Amino acid sequence: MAGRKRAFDREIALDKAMRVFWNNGFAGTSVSNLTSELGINTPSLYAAFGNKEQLFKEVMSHYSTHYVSRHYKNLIGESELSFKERLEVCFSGLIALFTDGETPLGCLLVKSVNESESVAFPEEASNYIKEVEVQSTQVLIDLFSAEIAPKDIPENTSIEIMVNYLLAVFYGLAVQARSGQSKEALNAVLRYTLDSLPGGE
Amino acid sequence: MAGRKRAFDREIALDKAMRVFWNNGFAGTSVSNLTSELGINTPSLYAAFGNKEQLFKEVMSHYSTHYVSRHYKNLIGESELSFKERLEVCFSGLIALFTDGETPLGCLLVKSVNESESVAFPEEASNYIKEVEVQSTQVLIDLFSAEIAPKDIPENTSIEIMVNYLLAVFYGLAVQARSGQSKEALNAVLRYTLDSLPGGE
DNA sequence: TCTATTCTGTATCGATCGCTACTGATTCGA
DNA sequence: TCGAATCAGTAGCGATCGATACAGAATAGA
Repeated sequence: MAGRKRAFDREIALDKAMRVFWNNGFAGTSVSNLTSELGINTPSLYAAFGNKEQLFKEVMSHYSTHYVSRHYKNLIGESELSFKERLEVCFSGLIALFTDGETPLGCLLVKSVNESESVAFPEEASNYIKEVEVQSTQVLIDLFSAEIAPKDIPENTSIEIMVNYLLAVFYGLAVQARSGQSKEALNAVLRYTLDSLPGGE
Repeated sequence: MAGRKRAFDREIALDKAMRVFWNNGFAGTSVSNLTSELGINTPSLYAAFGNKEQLFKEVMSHYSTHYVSRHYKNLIGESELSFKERLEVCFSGLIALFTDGETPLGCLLVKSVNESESVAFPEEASNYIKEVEVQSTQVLIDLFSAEIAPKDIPENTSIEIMVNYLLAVFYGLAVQARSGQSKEALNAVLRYTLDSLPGGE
């Protein structure tokens, strides 16, 4: 392959772009925001990532793969940990991510859910969000089905409702993280939530 | 007061503007989006509402006053309803608002929390959001303090944590509403949440 | 070494951004 | 009835939007 070598690391640039979108959202991020933060020129950005929409989609995938799924892995397959310990490890890890000053506050995916369905929001990104949502719901349904005895499921409820409930708490924690709540406060809410779940002990 | 009469209803225009921002967010809404939706010209919009930032701030206030606080009123003062019934009426009313096709999906305030702290987001709007957040937290703290006996508060927790927990669920429901979940699914989560709270029965 | 290839950097495209000057129409009070 | 006041509508401001044409620098294979 002949040609001049790229003067920047594509993976590092992608991670920087993720932080810009994470802070400002899709509509709130301009290409010049990106180029100045990445330290590259416009044509280099377009050559490396296509356009703003494609870059955003790749950013979402990068976020899922490198920041979120690592925590969800604790919920999949065999484990020495108990049911609630596994949930605790997964969600407290995500809370740390959402409140850690190393990356922007909150969750890029939750933020993007709120932005999707807007006039200018790329449809492919909406579809990707839906996909991740379905997958994480399924992971939790599998876990709950395996770990919660039918006798422990309250009357008038179901595994699906309980999973939706846990995801609701989780989305709420992401919003509260965005609004500046401390890691400790959010972990306290998480502990209260897990304590109120059936099973384990 | 001499002068030509305004050809549009300011209050109706404000409500229409609210729906545009509710759908697209602050950054995702352009002035031309607004004027075409409101059916008025740019100078009329600026004469009536100042500028985009001031209009947005007024929209948030309009949303709070005319759409949200009506439900929160159920939590304040004396009532014939029980503790959990009051919470049920308040939050199921808000779920109906968030999923009702008559207005955009989700909650404008929760959406705006995710957008705040962005580079272009008006600081005054951020402050207003914080204010509403503090107020609704206080309403719930007052209610919980009055209705939950100290002996019913689980160990290692507090009124503040329980209120944060309930608000987290509520924010999560708003996010799930935005992502298209049905009113029935969200009400099931709400019922599960209230059942797990102490007190009442 | 030479050439095809791929990058960087400048400069700029048409479109849209938020916003306003200006003209003319309308309505009030005198 | 007429002038001051307030509106609607056109037209356009400078700035920025997302995106690209082009020229020169750097790198691989022949």
